[in-house]
Amino acid sequence: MNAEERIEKARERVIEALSKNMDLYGVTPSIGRLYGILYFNDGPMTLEEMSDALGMSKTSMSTGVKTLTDLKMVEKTWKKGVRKDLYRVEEDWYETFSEFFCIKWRKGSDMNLAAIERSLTELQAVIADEESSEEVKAVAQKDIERLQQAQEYYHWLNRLVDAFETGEIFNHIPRKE
Amino acid sequence: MNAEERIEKARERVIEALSKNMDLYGVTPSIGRLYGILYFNDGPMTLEEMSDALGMSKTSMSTGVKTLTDLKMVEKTWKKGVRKDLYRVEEDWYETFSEFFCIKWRKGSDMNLAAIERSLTELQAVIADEESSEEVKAVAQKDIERLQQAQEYYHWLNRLVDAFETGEIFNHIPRKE
DNA sequence: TTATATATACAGAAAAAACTGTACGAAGTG
DNA sequence: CACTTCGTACAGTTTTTTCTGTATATATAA
Repeated sequence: MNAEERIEKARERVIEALSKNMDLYGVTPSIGRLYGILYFNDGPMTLEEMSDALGMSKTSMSTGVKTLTDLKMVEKTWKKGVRKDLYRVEEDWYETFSEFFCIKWRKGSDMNLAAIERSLTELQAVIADEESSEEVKAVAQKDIERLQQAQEYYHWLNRLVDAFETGEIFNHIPRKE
Repeated sequence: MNAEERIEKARERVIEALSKNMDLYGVTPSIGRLYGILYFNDGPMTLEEMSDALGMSKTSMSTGVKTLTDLKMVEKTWKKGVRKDLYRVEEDWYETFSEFFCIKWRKGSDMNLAAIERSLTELQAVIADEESSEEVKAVAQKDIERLQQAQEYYHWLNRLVDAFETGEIFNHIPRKE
């Protein structure tokens, strides 16, 4: 095996591992490999180059790159004189990690907190209602306690996200040992 | 709308929000709703009760509950005199959160680090090889640098996982404000 | 042990997602 | 302007996943 092939194989191994673990980011192995190709490529790539490299349609590259861009893992760049769109990976993986989980966690947190708050209000109304029986009130009370616990958890999650967004997390868990 | 219905609706809203956000945990909305049902139920449930509550087959409940158990979100319990398997949610969401992400992150980290280490060794061999041209060596060198950066990142991720596993994270981001 | 209840393996049906090729609109060029 | 090139919307196809019903294995009680 010559040197070029050995390098290629070394890349292939890492790309394969990468793409297998990208499901953590909710990304299919195909898109994972796309990311891997972009990761090892010197400089940005066009949709056509990706298409050639992976043997997949340009349409798939377009949607794949869109997914990765939405996840802030890839960004569009621009080079003078080049008409085609160019894309490159966000090289800072700490940033990629934070961006991804912050977006997801914050979204989940917001949605669930909103639902919880509305439901808490309603349950409190049930308890305040003169017509509610004692049994019903007890059920409502139990749900309220459950939801308050959940609320506390989501507030914690929000603070965790804050720590990632501000970079404060790196004071606690430093980048280098 | 009577009180029971209002409570039911309050639960429904939260379950819906929960299940929509469970894709973060790589779980389908169906299984998310199953989790929600278990979450609000007082005491553990049998497969049959889940089946009735969701209007889905018992087979689906069996596989769904297995998924949730693997994720440590649900656990099997036992009650004297009850022959059926009983399941209940892990109530501590901090624990659920940590368990899930630690398992996933650690797995990804291990796999990728293993691939990276093997490839690094190979690339170093390419550089050491007398027969390699200067251009090839430069490419290998560039890849080595990339992989070393990745390695550093994964070491950080491992330390982050450690902080969750030991509970040290709660010293930095306390559960209550 | 037998009778009975319970959970899961498996095959097939239904639903969802991934992927492709074509077509069309937008953007750049002469 | 006309002409070319590029990216993506869309429809259709293939692949994968989800879900169900049946059949079988396992466990419990008498």
